Amino acid sequence: MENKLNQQPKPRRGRPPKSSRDGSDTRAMLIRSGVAVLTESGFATAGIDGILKNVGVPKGSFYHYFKSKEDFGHAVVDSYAKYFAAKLDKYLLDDTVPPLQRIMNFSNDAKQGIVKFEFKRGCLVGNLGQEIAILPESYRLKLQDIFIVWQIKIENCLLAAKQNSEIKADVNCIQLAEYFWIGWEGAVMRARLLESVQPLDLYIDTFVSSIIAN
Amino acid sequence: MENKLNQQPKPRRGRPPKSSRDGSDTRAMLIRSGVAVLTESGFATAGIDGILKNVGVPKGSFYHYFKSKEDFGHAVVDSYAKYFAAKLDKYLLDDTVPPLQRIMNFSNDAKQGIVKFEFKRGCLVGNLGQEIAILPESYRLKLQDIFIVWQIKIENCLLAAKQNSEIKADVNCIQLAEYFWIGWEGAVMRARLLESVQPLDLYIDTFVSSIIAN
DNA sequence: TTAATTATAGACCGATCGTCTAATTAATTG
DNA sequence: CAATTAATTAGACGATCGGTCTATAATTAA
Repeated sequence: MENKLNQQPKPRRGRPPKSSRDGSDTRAMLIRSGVAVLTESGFATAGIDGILKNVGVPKGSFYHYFKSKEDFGHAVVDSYAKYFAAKLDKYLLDDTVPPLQRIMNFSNDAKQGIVKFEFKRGCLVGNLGQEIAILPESYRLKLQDIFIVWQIKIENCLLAAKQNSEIKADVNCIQLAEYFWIGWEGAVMRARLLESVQPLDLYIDTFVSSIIAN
Repeated sequence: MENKLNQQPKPRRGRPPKSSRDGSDTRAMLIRSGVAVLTESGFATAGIDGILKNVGVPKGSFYHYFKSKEDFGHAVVDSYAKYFAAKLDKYLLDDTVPPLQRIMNFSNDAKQGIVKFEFKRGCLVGNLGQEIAILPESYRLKLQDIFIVWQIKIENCLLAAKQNSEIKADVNCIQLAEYFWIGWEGAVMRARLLESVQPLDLYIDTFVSSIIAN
């Protein structure tokens, strides 16, 4: 009776599975192209062909690496969430800077990104959230979870600001962190509409000055 | 030399326009269906066929009343903006109620609407704003103008609240009115994502309590 | 009636959508 | 080398899209 947990005593014939051999470059390229396209256009209107053309990969390869467009979208969102969480940590955990200033620094970085792409790209999570009614149901929980992660990072920063007496002692940091991201997505949308970072400035300034200690 | 302002001395030959003949206006039905569909799905992913099916109108009629989908979209947005402005006036100009309470009343009305449609429909202007990068350029100015109209209505209400000493004397009502709509759109988006009005409650409560006089 | 105009009806087109199957290429063993 | 197996590519496929088109029904003046 064979034990499946034992590795094969003799190597199998034929080409070995990929995992041991390749960094899977094509797949990563597709995801990067997907982030770019979906950040600009959302999920539903994004075409596979456009995503492929950006990186010169034929269509047949797409359905080798992803079993469906929906599956691909999840990989794109995961990649974006990972990238964004790292960016948040970079600024919000920077203890060489006062907590409130960290939030401003994050905002400035985001502003630069929006300008860099000429207001054509927004927040991927915001884009998909807006079209949630026509998205596969599998996206809802995922987007909710991402906002929770972001929210906790801001919450911790606000708590640090409170401990630092930068902000009023009576603010509810949990609620305020949720409020922050609610408004942030609106500000990104408006900035794209106006093709100006002014809404982002207005948003951050108003948000911060509504909580600073006097 | 004929004066264009003079009506035709003799009635024109042929079938007269429908408006003078029939109460059930096909064009209006198409627009109403368009509001429903675009409020749920946005512009790009909305199909003409789906809009027609809702009201049992054949495709041939669509391109009789509208010269293109883009043209139709403008009519839909105009209709929505008119409807929404009337709703805002209904609440924000109600001088039987203190100014800040008027804003809360508007918010409650909006909340009911979102619940009524089971979180499937959002704000048409917000939906189209999110996809502005892939929309015909003609939409950008139109959406911007609509936000300006809404903003002025809130601004006037905030000014009344200030005069009433409901809110702090040092608030910038213009900036705050813009800030209000920036965050509002984010709150609507999040409510649809969570399928809960909690984000709208959180948003309004936090906004109001950040400006009330102490 | 006939002429003129509005409105309905839906077939049709090229483009594009997501998906799938077959063929090719690459990697490994005997 | 040949055989075998997996990875990847290539493009066909049917469905659907927005948009156009021609035909015809409906309505009214002449």
